[in-house]
Amino acid sequence: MQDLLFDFISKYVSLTDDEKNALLSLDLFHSVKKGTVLLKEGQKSPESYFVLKGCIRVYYIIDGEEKTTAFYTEQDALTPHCVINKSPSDYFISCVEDSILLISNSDMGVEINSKFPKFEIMCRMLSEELLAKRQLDFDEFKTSSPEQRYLNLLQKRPDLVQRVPQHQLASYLGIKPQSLSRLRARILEKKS
Amino acid sequence: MQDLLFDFISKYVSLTDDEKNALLSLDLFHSVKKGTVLLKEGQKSPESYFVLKGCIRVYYIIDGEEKTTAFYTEQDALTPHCVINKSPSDYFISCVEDSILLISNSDMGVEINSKFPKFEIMCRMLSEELLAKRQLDFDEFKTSSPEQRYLNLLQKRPDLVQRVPQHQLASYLGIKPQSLSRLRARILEKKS
DNA sequence: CGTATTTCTTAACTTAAGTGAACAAGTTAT
DNA sequence: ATAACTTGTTCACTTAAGTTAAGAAATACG
Repeated sequence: MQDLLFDFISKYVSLTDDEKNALLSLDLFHSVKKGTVLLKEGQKSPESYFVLKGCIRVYYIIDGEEKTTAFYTEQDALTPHCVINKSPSDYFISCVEDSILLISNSDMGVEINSKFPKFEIMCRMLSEELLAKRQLDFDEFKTSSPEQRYLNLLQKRPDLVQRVPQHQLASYLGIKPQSLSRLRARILEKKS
Repeated sequence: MQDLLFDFISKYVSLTDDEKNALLSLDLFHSVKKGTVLLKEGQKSPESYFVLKGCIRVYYIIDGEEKTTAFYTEQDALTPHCVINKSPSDYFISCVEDSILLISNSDMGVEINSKFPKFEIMCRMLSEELLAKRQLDFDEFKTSSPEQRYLNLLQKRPDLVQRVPQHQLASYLGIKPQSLSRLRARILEKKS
């Protein structure tokens, strides 16, 4: 499990054993049961997450309805808006499956970043990369229809379509569950 | 104009005069005429942009049609995907208005970041902030209808609706120009 | 200046998503 | 084991966006 973390980090910077130990001493690894709510709307949490195994989701409750906007799976990192902004969260985060997560709070981030400039560099590289990627995802979403978005998802994250409930997928695609059902039927129709 | 830059930076870190001069010696300031294309699809450019005055837009050409996905105005920073990724750009960037931009290439970034750790910290903070903000924008887009998105835009960036052509706004809202026209008429209808 | 081009709107028609309801299958809890 | 709840599908109907086309208004350009 630790190797997964260090393999990930090695894509950005190379760590000495001292630095690896400094990381491990922080007690970051946590097992989290399916259904656990990690962050609630209105809360001010200092926690960031990195998914080693499993899946967590971000969702809003709007007019009493759950709207899922993001899924984070293996090797995905998530620093919620409320951590950056020190403002109450607009959304919920919960575990879709039993998961193993790295959970760090912002104090730990500040401490380790000031002790090892290498981490600072890694964080900058990672944020820049994720920002550019997020923008591309957004662009793709804007420029395609719900049906195209679903087909795209089948290509890019086929696992998601399997491991996540359809009604959560639907709002992730910006539509209602009934529309997703219909759209899937339409696609099957076309193939035959 | 320089003050605009330093005011912006001061939100993240405080610079010494030496550091300010190091920045100024880089010859970052550029005037760019309306219509100028800063980046073309397929190009590998190392340039990042910061808008001091004016407006630039990101657009794709899909099936011969322009699809605008982002506008950057005063105090907005843009590092294109191709810079991060060192891969050919999927999109175009052009000037919507005569603009004054800061243009830096990635070599300069690397040099100044290694000379002044403060810049490294600022870049990390800025990327983290932009990433969290972009995610919120994306969430809002997913969870609302085209009409709600337009009304939201009127609230959040009323200037954009004025300074940018409607057909570019339309794809920014994820719809066709005709739909935007109709939607605007519908809103006026409701008000009366 | 006037012509060409771009931009915006309107309209009629088509297609697909939203809505509300019903139902079946699967899951959870008691 | 049964009831309650969750999940996914289907249907009929409504609403809104896509499409194609035409024309008006604004802007750019020779």
